[in-house]
Amino acid sequence: MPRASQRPRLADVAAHAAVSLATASRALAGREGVSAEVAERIRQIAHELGYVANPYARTLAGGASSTVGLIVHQIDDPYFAEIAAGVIQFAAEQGLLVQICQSGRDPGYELQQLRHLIAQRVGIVLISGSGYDDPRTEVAARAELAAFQDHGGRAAAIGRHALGIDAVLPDNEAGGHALARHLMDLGHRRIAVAAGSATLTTVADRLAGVSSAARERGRPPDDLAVVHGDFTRAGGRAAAEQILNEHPETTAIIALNDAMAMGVLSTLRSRRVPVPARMSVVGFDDVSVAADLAPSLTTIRLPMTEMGRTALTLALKPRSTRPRRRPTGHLLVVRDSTGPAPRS
Amino acid sequence: MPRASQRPRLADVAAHAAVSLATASRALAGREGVSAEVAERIRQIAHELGYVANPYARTLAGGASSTVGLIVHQIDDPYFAEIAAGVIQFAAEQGLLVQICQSGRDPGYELQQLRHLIAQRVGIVLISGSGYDDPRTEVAARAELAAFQDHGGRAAAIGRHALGIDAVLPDNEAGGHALARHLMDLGHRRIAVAAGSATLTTVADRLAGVSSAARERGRPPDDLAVVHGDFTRAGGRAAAEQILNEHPETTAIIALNDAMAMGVLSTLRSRRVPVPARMSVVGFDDVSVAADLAPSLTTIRLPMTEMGRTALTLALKPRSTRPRRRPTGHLLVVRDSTGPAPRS
DNA sequence: CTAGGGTACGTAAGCGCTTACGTAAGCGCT
DNA sequence: AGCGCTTACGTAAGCGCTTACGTACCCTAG
Repeated sequence: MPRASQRPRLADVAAHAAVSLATASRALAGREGVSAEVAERIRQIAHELGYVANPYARTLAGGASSTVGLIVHQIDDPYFAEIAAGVIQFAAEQGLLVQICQSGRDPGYELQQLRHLIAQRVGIVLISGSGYDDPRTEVAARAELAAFQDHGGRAAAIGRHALGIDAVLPDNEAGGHALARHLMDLGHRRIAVAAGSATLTTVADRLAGVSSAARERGRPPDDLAVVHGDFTRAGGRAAAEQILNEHPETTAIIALNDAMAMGVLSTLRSRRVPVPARMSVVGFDDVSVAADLAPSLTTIRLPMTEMGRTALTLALKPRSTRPRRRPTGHLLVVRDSTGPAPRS
Repeated sequence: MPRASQRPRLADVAAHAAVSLATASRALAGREGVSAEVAERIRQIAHELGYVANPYARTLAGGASSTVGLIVHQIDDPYFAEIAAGVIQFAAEQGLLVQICQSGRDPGYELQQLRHLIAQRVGIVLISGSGYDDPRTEVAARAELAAFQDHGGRAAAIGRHALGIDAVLPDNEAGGHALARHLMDLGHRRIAVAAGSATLTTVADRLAGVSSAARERGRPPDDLAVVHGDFTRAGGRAAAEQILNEHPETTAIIALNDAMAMGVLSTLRSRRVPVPARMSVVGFDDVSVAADLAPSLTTIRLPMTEMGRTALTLALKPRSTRPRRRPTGHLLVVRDSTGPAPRS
């Protein structure tokens, strides 16, 4: 069989430079044991030839794999898309390629995707999205990642903890707290929460912040009507319906992410509930469309793109003995979807 | 150096089955030359051992690369995110992994990303996004793809032609035509177009459809105020400002994609122009948020997710002598952002 | 002047697969 | 019985790299 590719190989570079394969390899890898002039000459020739190392051969021979695997819930969810954009952009700067998997918000399938990525020998695994309140899969994922790291793999999480790996973590609790406070400052007393699936740790954390803010103001916990749906626009629409039907006294809705907030706004519009005159609405994440909605959405800004970059940065660093946690700033962004509580 | 990974290798499978490497390889690849019972036994053992072929070794040895490279403009643009979702989902079903690159709407950088993907030896290249009206880079990209295919690579385009490869193509002209017709049917006479960058072929095609519809109704071409921006929400906002300032008589705005339409709506809202009472607005693509906007957006629906799947399907098929073109359906979706022209 | 050590390179052994080619056994045919 | 053909498998040569180890050579110290 003829050579499949006509691309120059390392052997071609070595031949042109009249050195051995080993020397050429060392020079291009920037390893020592090659004199400066020779190394420079080899690099020059490689460049002229348009030589690019074959990543398959490189990895097979024991070099580090240059691909990073990224697991998201759904790539067409803006929250994840913005994270992915950050990862991809930074990876491109580092000469790395990003492989994306969708878990579809299913812990079992996510675990399967994780195993698949590892079986495909990616060098770095980045896992985003909320953790699941499902000991079985979380423990299995933890074990999988631990074994992966023991064999030299690197991993980091984005917005989820408890995986035993480095993590970039927004302060979900503080964010929830800030939202509730903002609404109470506006005089709202009857607040409902459109929460995502109860099995997500992110939901629990954000909810905890909301509750603690309520407690600080000395409200009984049942002031807070919590409706669980899922973290999608459809979930937000359904949650809003339920809130309007079962808790008609509500004057403000806290959606625990922006997608749900959009669904909430959609339902309020079709039900002709003026926002914020009769109902205030807040979201969480500040996906980029949030500012362009009608009304524009009051929400907690998370730097998703930067979180993606940071996660990859963490994973690229030498592994530390214990998992690092890199906190992420958050910011209450007040826009047009919130206003004073109506006097009824 | 010890073996880097503790994963079972083909040799382990072969040993357990008491056959040679070659036989094991053939059995797992489903190639002939192995008796049915032996093949079944080998597959059984491989499964028990949890054997997964090392893709680096497999590809290096001449097997087909199992990764597909996908080039998008921006992954956090919903149009591309939905395409990517389709590609990733279908790829997962096929046991393939998807590597994503962002070109950032820059033809030069896109070419660079394409070369990078090919240098990384992906087996399949999928390239989405509009083509550029830039002969230099388009010709180079064409050549790169031709060479890639000649060496056994497979490629397909999504929403762009003229690359000499298989393509999934929406009928941009017909879509533009339908939008313009819809508005004229509503009595609009002064229509402005918020167009993306003039160097994009997609823009030219959609615009051509709009113009032809206008001509059919016997309108002078300068009825149509065309403002070029870029295919983003910010671009839409700017375009709307310009239209309001320079063409105050306008009663309807055709944004050539949904992102721009969102920007247009945003500007109209802040300028307190009621939609659709004083101004109708239409978009193009029907990204999933379009239905949840206020007002919900009249637009042309393109099946982005399906387009992603179809493109990969095309690329997986044996190459045909001449590039195939797979048309995509489109549909005018009338929602609340369009209404009868105001009588002024 | 020689032993010892460092530097700069070459040699060659893999990494885990695929596949061309070789071989032995079984079959039908004359 | 002997021939050739097919079938089922084994042998071994790579694919294009990395890297452990070997080997010249030069420099310094005793």
